[in-house]
Amino acid sequence: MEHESNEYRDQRIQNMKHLAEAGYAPFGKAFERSGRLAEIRAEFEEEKRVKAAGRLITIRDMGKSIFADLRDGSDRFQIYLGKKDVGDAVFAAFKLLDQGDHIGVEGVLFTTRTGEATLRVDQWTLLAKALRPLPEKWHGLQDTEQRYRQRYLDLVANPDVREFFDKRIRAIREVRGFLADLGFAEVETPMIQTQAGGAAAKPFVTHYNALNMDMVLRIAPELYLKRLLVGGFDKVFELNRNFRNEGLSRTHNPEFTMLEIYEAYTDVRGMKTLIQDLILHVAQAVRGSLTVGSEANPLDLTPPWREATYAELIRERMGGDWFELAPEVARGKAEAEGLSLDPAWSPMLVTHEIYEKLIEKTLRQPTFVTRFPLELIPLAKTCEDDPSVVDVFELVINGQEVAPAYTEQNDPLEQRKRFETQVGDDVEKLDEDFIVALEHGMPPAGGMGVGIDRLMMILMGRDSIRDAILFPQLRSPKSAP
RNA sequence: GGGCCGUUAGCUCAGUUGGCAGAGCAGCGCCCUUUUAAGGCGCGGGUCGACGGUUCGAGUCCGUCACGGCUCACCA
Repeated sequence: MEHESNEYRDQRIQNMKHLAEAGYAPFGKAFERSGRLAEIRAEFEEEKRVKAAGRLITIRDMGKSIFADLRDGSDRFQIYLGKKDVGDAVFAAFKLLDQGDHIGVEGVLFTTRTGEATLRVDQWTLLAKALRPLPEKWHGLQDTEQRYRQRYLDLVANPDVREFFDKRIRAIREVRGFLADLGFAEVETPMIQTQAGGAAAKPFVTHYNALNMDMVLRIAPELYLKRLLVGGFDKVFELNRNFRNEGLSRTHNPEFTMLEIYEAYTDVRGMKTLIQDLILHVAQAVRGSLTVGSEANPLDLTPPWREATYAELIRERMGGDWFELAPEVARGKAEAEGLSLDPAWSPMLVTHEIYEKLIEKTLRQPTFVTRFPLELIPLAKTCEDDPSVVDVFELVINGQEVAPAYTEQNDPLEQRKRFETQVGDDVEKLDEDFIVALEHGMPPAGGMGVGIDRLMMILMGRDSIRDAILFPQLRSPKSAP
């Protein structure tokens, strides 16, 4: 709130005014430092003269001497001010500083009696006055709402949060490097589209004034990436945001980061080795181990990963005769398991409900689930030995679907038919331009999508997608306190 | 959207059967030249999420709303 005032803020503004009177401009300019705090620590030498900058996080005032901790994006470092070293005026001005202020300091390095590397300051300058206090030093910031709405405070107060996002940044860089090393080209395709395709989800609708037409934010880049396969990009990927107009939950944010990969002249089996290598590589990079997840809930990613067909998993759970049961008998058995079933559902949808509700969440160790019913997946090719199932896998880890991969459908006539007979509520609208592209000849290809936010949750052992996204969606914007 | 739980000082949290609003950290004042959760003495700080109701009296009981968390539905 703009006009809100409180004791803390008033006192800090007073301190700022007094500092200004003493010649310390409250919002300073660029400050040339010897290096980041981590570099200063790494290159520590007794009596070496250095310049450092950072935010004051704790101040231990002992009368004629002051110890304080400075923090920047790399490390924390202790500084020391002695009244005799700097003189009365400079020392008195330093006492007007508050926790959270950014300062630049210059002095020489030494080691304290207790062995801590410390900078003995002889000059300092104010770089930015903080007019509001930072969260408390012991417990950090716990209020979940404030943590998400004012993520900057969360990042300052809770080191594990900063560490998570550092790991996420690292993981994304590793994904890009890994794919680039294999010869994949990273591309960007439209996020504002005339028609949402490539997945079954409701889009966000927006309006393009210049053309006076409604458009949608993409729900998936798939149909554009396949156009690029037609255009000759035979190893291509996109790592960027998708938007889906659905509810919020522990595992859903309306905008989320998706990696989609397409490779010509291979199929779903090529995707299997690719995703396994990719995830193992990223796990090693961010966790330094193939044991990931949390301490309470560790996951071992050591290959080989289990592979099971959809039908095998169903039979394992519901009995070997499941697919021979009369529809009403099967329905009764599913209801006996506690499922509530829509009367309109076909036996295939009843079976799928069992997969989603009873089976998927029990697959903790990495599992490739293969051979899904044709009706569920319109963009994949059928298996050569059984036209009722498609040649796909869904990689499930910790009960979550991490990566679906397909042997991509490249027959334009079959693709049109499949769009037209797709089951379910969110039938994809027929994208004529996409069919035209296929009619020009798309090479056989394997394709795959990886939800990056969810992959990070699994690797780092977080239960909520809000902890994997810097600024997750919340209900309504509220001004800062 | 439904169900359950939560919202008390800047932050983290107590608050009993309905009977004067509490602690730690942070802040302010004084002391203190190698501290590091610095320490010692003292002081200030509250629309108890919002609105309404019951009651002599409500942080506490009831209703409505807002926001958050979990969960169900939708979905990846």
